[in-house]
Amino acid sequence: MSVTIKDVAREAGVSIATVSKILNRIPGISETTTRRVEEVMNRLDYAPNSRAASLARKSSRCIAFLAKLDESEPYTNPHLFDIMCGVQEALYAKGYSFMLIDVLQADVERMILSRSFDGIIVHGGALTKPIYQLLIGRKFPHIVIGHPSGTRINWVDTDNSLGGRIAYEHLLECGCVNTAFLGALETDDISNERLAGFMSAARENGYECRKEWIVHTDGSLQAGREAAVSLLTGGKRPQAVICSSNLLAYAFSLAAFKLSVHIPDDVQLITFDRYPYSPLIEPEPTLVQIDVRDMGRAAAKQLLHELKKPDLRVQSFTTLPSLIIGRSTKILPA
Amino acid sequence: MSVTIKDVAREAGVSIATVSKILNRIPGISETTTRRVEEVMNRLDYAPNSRAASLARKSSRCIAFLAKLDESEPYTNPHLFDIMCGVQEALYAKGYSFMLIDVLQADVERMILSRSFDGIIVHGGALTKPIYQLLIGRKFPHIVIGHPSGTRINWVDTDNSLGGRIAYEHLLECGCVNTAFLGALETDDISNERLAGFMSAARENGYECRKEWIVHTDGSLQAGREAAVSLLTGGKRPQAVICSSNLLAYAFSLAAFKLSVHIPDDVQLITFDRYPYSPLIEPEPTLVQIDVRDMGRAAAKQLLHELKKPDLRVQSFTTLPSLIIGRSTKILPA
DNA sequence: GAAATTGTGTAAAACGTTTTACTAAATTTA
DNA sequence: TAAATTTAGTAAAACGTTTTACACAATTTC
Repeated sequence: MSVTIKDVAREAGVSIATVSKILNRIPGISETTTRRVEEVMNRLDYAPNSRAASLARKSSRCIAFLAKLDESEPYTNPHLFDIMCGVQEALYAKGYSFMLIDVLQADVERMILSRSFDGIIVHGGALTKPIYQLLIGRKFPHIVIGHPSGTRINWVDTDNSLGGRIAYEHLLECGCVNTAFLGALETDDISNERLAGFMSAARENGYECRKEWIVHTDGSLQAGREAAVSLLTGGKRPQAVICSSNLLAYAFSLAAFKLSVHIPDDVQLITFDRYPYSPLIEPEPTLVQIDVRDMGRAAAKQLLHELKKPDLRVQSFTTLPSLIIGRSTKILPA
Repeated sequence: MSVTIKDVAREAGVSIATVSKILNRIPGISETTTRRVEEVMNRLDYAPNSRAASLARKSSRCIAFLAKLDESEPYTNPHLFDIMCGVQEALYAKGYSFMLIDVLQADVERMILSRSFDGIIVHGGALTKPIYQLLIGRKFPHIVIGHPSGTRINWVDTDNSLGGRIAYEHLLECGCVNTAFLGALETDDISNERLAGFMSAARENGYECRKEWIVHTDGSLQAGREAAVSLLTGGKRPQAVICSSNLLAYAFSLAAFKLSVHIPDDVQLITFDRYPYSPLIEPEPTLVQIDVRDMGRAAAKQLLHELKKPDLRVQSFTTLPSLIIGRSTKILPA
């Protein structure tokens, strides 16, 4: 059939242990033997059988990524794919493979028992209570992407609060003192963290945001437009608005256009995330960018690290958002 | 450590062969023995070690999905994630796992040699020449999603030409005889197939589309708007327009709004695909829906089928688009 | 009633690695 | 120079299944 370690050993006139040691870069084999064996491996087009290696080594070098893959997900959470790419990239770079599983479908417990993978990366949206208990109960190596409130579990997330602060501080540089916040539901953690960051930065600068300028919506286009209209027409108009999602920013830009309110001359706009809707916003918006791909990479690295030297403490950390300046804000000349 | 088939066999007072046969539903074991063994398996929380099973069975029950995962991809091809979900779903349902790999990163040949997976599903955008030659040369089980022109390889794709026909025929029902086509680059296969389907359906109905009503753009928002403006203002105005992507349809709807051309009263609009931009189009557009998730499922099923009974012939087939009627077209009263 | 068949189950050989414990030769140390 | 150490490599035992060939009893056939 296909060429095995035995064939290589025979052809090179050494034992299979020697070949294995060369494959795994285990010291103790001379330079000359190594070269001879490697030549044979190349000549025979040999690659070690990963299934056999997995069994012998008691590790599949495979990490599962658990997410909610139902129909609605790709567009309600456009970052999911990008996160996966980051995870995949970092895993491959370390010799691990990436297995995708669906929390709605998979019997995760059985997969853990059957040792299908060495660890699991859970997308926040897929962290159900049974999954949480399973990981904690079995002490199975894991990391969650997205901060799961009220749990003691390893996680990585972006610093949304810092994002809110960055947005506010940029607007200050643009001369905006009176800033509004257009957010999602009051139960939306991400939106709330961004708001909290903005508020605390504002407070440090001696500014208290008016109550009526903090607007919660259901995050939809329609609700965003309505909220934008009332922000722009009701009483005093804010100098700037921070939108907690790029759909809301898009909604805001539409409303502004219809009301002939010019961005950035009449009101400045800053939003979060580039995709999917920022490319449609006119003018090209200034935004706080969350590098979710990098977050995926960070999660993967952390999990592999944990696999190498297990640590009983709960590990968690954040990645940093960055500011991308577009034309919806205008820095004051110095 | 963890419980193995030996533990189950000992506890149940049978041989490991018996347990294995029960696990794999191989006939020849009595009802009573089966029940006894299954009770023990449950009691001990046993799940067969998938790594050992893979080795013994010479099959990993794992399929690779090969795609181009660079930064630009998720939004230039918003379907990729959805396709993956479909593939994952169908694979899991048949007891296979889903491994994601990146064509820009992975050494696919080495992975094949090391028998990391039993077959591969290639996203059209990742079918490079080396990959093509590798799969054909090694006769490795595969299927490509998206019709790769000029190759002899197994593939599944949606019937874009039929999509163009469906769009045209719907517009006929809406009383539109003079229909324009707003497409992407002349080198874009998908756009061209949709155009060809439209044209041939039109011809069958005795209508030849004016040359100036077939517009090729680079597919961008800006180009779409410009093309839309010239369609709407230059000479005779078409009764309807078919847009080959939902970004172009969005561009068209913006242009129409700015020119105070009302959809569907002044011009009717039909587009392809729902995401990501259709939800932003006003009014809610009539569209030809490509169920890409289903295409993923179909690809997975076909590959597993091929794995069971290899067939030397090249296999290829299409999935059907469907029409979703919105408010950008208006069926004539009967 | 002997021979053939059927129904249940087993022993043991794969599968192709990794890893442990060991050996023999070469080198260093005392 | 004998003893200790280092270097380079090996033999064989895992790893936990699947699968093949076979055994033995119970049943059926002639």
